Amino acid sequence: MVRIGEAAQAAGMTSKALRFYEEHGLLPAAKRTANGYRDYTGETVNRLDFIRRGRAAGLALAQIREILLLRDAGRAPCTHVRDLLAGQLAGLDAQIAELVALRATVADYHAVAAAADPEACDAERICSYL
Amino acid sequence: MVRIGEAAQAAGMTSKALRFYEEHGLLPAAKRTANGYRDYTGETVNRLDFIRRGRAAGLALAQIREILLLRDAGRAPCTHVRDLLAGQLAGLDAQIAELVALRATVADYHAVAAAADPEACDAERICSYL
DNA sequence: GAGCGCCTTCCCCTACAGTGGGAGGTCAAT
DNA sequence: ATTGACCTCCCACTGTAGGGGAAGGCGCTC
Repeated sequence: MVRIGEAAQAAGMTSKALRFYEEHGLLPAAKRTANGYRDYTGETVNRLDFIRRGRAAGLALAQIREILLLRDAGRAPCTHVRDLLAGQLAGLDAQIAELVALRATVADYHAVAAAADPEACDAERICSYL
Repeated sequence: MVRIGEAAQAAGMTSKALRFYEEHGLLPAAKRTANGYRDYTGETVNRLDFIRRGRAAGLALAQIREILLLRDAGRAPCTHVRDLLAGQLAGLDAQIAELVALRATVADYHAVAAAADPEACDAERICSYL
């Protein structure tokens, strides 16, 4: 028996977050013990780790939910699921490309800022490198 | 006399956004004409451009406000901006790394789905969420 | 003098990802 | 038997970056 606080702590989250994830379809409705407490398994903790990693990468919960639902279905062979996962991969690639482009822009700003003479920076005008 | 709509259009924003920026300390309270309309100067449009570029670099309004307040206080914000950009860059690098790792995980799911036998597809289990 | 387009303030609404707190139930230990 | 930790549900609230639309004022034109 793994209670909600225990599962939350194992995943580095709060109980509130787990209830929120269940409510929003990222976690299946947990089994309940006789007294109504949620009872989790080790698999749930893996799932929470995946969610945490997705969040850390900046994915929205809706995106993570999509991937998890596909993965849940992906245990069985289904061309439709395969295509949907391929779509998710393409989406992730697009998101990575967007971030890489933003990084290049910010790197340009930063390079100019790093090369600039701090003494030449004039408070009267806005820094020209942003 | 530059009215709010004109200034907004020049900066590629809406009037709502300008009032919001004023309310949140990114723009000083504008001078008013006799009828109470906000009256902006060319300097305001420069400031709006700066805000827009900061947003495009992924800075939060609170960060941009800090930069602008430093400048308004007569202190050259250059080193501060450089540090913010360096932090932004590090954050983007971390986010990209997480996303790339996650992509690899999803690619694994996809490989499993692609390797599975399509004939074994069970309509009761698969894609039931669709 | 009516209409149009812009402006003003005001308040509410959105999505996201939760957090906080209250009322009440449960469980193990003291 | 009572404390403290944990659990249940539910309602409200946070912060971000504004958007929607009402109710009314100003200026110009037809």
